[in-house]
Amino acid sequence: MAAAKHSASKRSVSAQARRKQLIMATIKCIAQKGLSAVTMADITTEAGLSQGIVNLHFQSKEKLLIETLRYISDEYRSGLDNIFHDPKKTTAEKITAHIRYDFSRTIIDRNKLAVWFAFWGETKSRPTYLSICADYIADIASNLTQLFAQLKTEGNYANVDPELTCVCYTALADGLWLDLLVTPKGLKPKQAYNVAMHYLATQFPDHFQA
Amino acid sequence: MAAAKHSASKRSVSAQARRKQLIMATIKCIAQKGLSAVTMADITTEAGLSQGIVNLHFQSKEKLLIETLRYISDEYRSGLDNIFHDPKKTTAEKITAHIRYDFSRTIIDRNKLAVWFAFWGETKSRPTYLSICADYIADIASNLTQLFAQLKTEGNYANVDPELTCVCYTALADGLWLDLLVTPKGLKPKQAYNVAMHYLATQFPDHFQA
DNA sequence: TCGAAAAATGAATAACCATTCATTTACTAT
DNA sequence: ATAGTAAATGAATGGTTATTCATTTTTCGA
Repeated sequence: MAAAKHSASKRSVSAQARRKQLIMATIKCIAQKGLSAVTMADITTEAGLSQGIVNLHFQSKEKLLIETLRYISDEYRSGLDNIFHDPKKTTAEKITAHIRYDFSRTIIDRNKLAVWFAFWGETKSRPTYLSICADYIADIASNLTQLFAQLKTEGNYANVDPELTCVCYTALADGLWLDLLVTPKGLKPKQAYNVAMHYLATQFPDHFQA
Repeated sequence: MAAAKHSASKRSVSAQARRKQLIMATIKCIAQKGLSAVTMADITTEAGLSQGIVNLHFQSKEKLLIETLRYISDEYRSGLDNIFHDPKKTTAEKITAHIRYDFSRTIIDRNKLAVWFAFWGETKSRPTYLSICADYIADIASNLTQLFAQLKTEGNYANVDPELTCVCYTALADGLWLDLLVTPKGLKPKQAYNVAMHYLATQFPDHFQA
């Protein structure tokens, strides 16, 4: 599809594309059949490719699963990074953008949520899964805490504890995601966003509306 | 061990005990190896019994898993029921007791949390798992909303939306449980309790302290 | 256009695992 | 005590599935 200047680069792009294609198929299959039931055959069929293809590109099933988790993690992290480093946004705007992002189409896609929670459910027994996310979780928490600290100063919110607010918001978002995954008929994306805003409004009433 | 008056009752108690023994072993094994990797051999070995025992008492692996989820669900629900129907407690005391319970030893046991999230991670692909919990989730939400509504009246909290507060608290608790499971070194039980209290204090400042 | 090298295929393999059931063990009523 | 019944055992079975690799197809420089 995409043209490349030299042969080596074209091949490597193509290999990259194959890997992504397989990762996408994996996300869909985990959502459809569950992490404990997906087979290699499911994934390769979904991708429209042959049986042996995963081992060719990822060596093993386990490595494909790990790369799938990494893909989703990276996607989430990079979206937030763009917001944090946007020089045009004020502190309050960055926080608003963060929350909008947390409940945007890309993030609350139920297939991806299913993958998130499938892996969370296994972290206790497979620390590798956690280690993939540990760094970015710490980064995001650190950035968000910083934003809250700034807004506390800017808005003279004497009683706000930025770290506590960050822990609370993060846990709230996790819980809302779980709700969106398991009871999609109960909680709608917009409501989830409103709940998150409702909490922020309790901390920064002059900047956010419930 | 326990004496029984008649033979039939003794046998039946014994069968019950076997089932519970196997459920306990299942909880431990899911926590240790993950839902996607537990085998019947793991479970029977952990229980110190023979291979065929699960099929004898539960017919199949899937049924044992379902009973395990049901066991944990029932345990959680019955604990909350006792609180809701305690005639000696005021509304505020019931809410406090609910939160204390949510972050008590019994509930935040990491083995049990691992089981919870293992099943949540599979609900999209196995609606049966959700159907086991759906009723009790609705019950608990309804009870909690009612408590919040009562406290709103009793304490003249004009701005509180009981339903919103219930959704927010519930999601927050879910998120904190996830934190307790995956980053036990980061978030301690007492902190998690404090975070939950912090939120409630924003809604009912005259009744709860952050 | 052609040939070498990479990519992809899919049938065969070997490991794993839930379930079965013939046999053994434990219990209880007479 | 003993026969009869229920519970438990664990070796054997059959189905499933990740992985391998000999073969085929595609790509691309010369």
